[in-house]
Amino acid sequence: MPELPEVEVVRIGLERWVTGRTVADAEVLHPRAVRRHLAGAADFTDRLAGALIGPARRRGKYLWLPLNGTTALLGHLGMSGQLLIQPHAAPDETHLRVRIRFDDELGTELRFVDQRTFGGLSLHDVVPGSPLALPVPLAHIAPDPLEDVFDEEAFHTALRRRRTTIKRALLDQSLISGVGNIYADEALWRSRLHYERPTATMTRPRTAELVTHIREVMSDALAAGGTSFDSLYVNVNGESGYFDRSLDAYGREDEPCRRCGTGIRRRPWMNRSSYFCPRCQRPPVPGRDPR
DNA sequence: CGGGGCTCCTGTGCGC
DNA sequence: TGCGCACAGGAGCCCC
Repeated sequence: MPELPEVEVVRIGLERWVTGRTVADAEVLHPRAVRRHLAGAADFTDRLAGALIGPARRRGKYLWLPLNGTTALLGHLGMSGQLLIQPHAAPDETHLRVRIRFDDELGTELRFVDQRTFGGLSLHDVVPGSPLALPVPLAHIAPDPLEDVFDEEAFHTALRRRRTTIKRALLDQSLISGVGNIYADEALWRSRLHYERPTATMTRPRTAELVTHIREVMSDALAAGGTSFDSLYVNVNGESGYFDRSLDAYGREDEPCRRCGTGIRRRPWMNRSSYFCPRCQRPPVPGRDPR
């Protein structure tokens, strides 16, 4: 399941293999893959033809390629999406959804492959005057914590304004983008915060520490080349990502906490799971601050 | 309007 | 062996 570090690896691959090329034609093999392109698959392929691809961008888990300066090809990998650079002769993948060919002699094409079809591609106008060539749908998504423009004070203020719990807030892309279930659990474990801690109890120092841990867990994964234990994840060149056993909480039910040895617990939560150490990550007692 | 829950989608793995 | 179900989960959408 690609999260921010994995998506960044894909962005770097796109930058290397696709930026500067001109689209010859595109082919949509599954309409669901372009469902966020509201004008439909035919309009999607029509508008892509002839487009010059600009520098690959990313915010959180969204990727985009600026086209001719005024529009952008936006992509989200969802659960199982892959962007592959393949020779024309490579057999179609079972879950090939979109194929983009280029007007050059390099012999390769860009393929969007997605088993579960939670991801997709779409074309959008660019926010006027945006130096990032930000596609319009991303205008109201918060910067991710690895961006220069990420504003920790604004994040803290937004966190305190929300009446919810900390993990919900971390997964809300309008407050902070790029944090998924895995890195949320990892950053909360590093910060010794329970996933159901009310955001109202977040002090500035706690927010600062949490943001630091989010950055660290993402940077560690990025340094490892983009990590994933999901065999579905393949980077833009088709190489499998690898997972280097650096997770402390996620997926470690009943295994000892690396800080205190207590068994890591798994709790069903929002149709998924939360992993935490019941000793290091105590839920706050109402009316009493455990720190 | 904000919080929270539901749904989409397919393949894998496990228990009966 | 085969069936049914839990699980993986980002984010759009809907309802109160």
